[in-house]
Amino acid sequence: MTDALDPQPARPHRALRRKTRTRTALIEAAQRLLAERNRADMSVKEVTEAADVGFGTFYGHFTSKEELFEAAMSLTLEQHSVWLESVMGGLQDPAEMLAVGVRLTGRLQRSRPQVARILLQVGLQRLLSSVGLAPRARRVLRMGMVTGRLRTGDVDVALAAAGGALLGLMQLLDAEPHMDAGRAADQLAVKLLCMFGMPYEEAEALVAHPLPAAGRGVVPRA
Amino acid sequence: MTDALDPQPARPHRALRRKTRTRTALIEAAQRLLAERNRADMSVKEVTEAADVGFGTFYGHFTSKEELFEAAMSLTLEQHSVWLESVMGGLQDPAEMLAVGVRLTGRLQRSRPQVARILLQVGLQRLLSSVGLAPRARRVLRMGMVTGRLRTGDVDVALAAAGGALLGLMQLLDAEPHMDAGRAADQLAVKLLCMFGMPYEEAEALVAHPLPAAGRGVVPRA
DNA sequence: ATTATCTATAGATCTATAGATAATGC
DNA sequence: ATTATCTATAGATCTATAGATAATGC
Repeated sequence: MTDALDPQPARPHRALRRKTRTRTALIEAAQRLLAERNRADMSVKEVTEAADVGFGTFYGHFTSKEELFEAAMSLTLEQHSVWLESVMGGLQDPAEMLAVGVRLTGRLQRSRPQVARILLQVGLQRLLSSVGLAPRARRVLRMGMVTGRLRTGDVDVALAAAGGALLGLMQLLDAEPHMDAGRAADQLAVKLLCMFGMPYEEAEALVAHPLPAAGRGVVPRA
Repeated sequence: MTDALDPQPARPHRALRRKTRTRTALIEAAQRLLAERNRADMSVKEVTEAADVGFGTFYGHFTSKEELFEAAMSLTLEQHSVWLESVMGGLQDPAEMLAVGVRLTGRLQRSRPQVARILLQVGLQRLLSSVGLAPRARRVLRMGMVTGRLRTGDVDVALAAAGGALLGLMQLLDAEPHMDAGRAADQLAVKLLCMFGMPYEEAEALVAHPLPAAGRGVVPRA
């Protein structure tokens, strides 16, 4: 990688890294604030102070607050989706993928409350149409449908029902900090499998399977 | 009702009615704005203009924007709950009450889009813990549990799952205006009955029942 | 005379930018 | 020399209130 051929690179490496670091600090501060507060009612000043960055710097990275929120939420969804995929990589059965996804995401409320809070806020609005989580979940359901393993009916309705129920559980766990998240998530997984046509005993047996090692996957920082 | 005994009533009737009317105008304007916009990002000025009321008048009725939103959302939840109850008054079977509640609320997205939009925004946050809808839904589920008609498991988890799934459906219908709301709502009702242990064919038969006359009940304005 | 509403405005934000400073590359 | 960041500030909000006006009651 000699730069003899390019006497003036478009962006020197260190400067680029510095800029990236600042952008990351802003996004992570936004994620923190989104998780702490109820709503996206923060000011640019609060974000830059939380990120320990000069106020005006913000506008070198984003043109508006909304753009920053968008970035922070998309990143959170993408991170969670990548993590889930890395943990569930070995699974083949769509029913088990559904069960494990629900069980792990429910436990998220305890293992990574910040991510869980943000997912709750992003909520229904994007969970269904966004890149990241929704397409993968839809793929699992479709696979369940074509193989006959899950009786999904209309896949969009099935996704809305399963995703909404999962968010409802996360809301419940958020409101009741003393609740056993693992038990509740497993209960919901059984319920959703029943919803998609699996007999109760079979669903309970499937949900009794041990979870894949959750801590092992790629865990993007933040 | 002679007022001879009270030469100076605390609040003369007409003045009281005037104040009530103004308060109602403010709340209805808030409901409209909440339904139109994505979020509660409106200013007091916008609300008072939408209500056609002087700016300062606002502070004679509410001490903050949040108080107004709270009132507008609570009222919407309460109105919907009362309406549902009036329509479903004749039902005895908790399974059918669940089915009819889901089928009617799903259709709400078309019959009263404004109410549906507000329910979506209120969303999970209050739907589970609020007065109004949640306690009634919880009562139906508990009745289903004790009579053995529905296999709910933990009633809170069941409520979170059913309520979340219903909100997910409403979000889907909101995003896809061309979708057949009745078909989708009926599909969800079948799914939820299956989730609570009812055999598929029995659930389909139950959901094929005609709906109670929806336009008949008490329909509070707004 | 009393109460609700309206108009106008002070004071406190908050956004977006301009100009200065610091870091990096050559 | 170039680029990113920081500091300071102008201009545009927005909230909350004070004082004036209109409606109602007696």
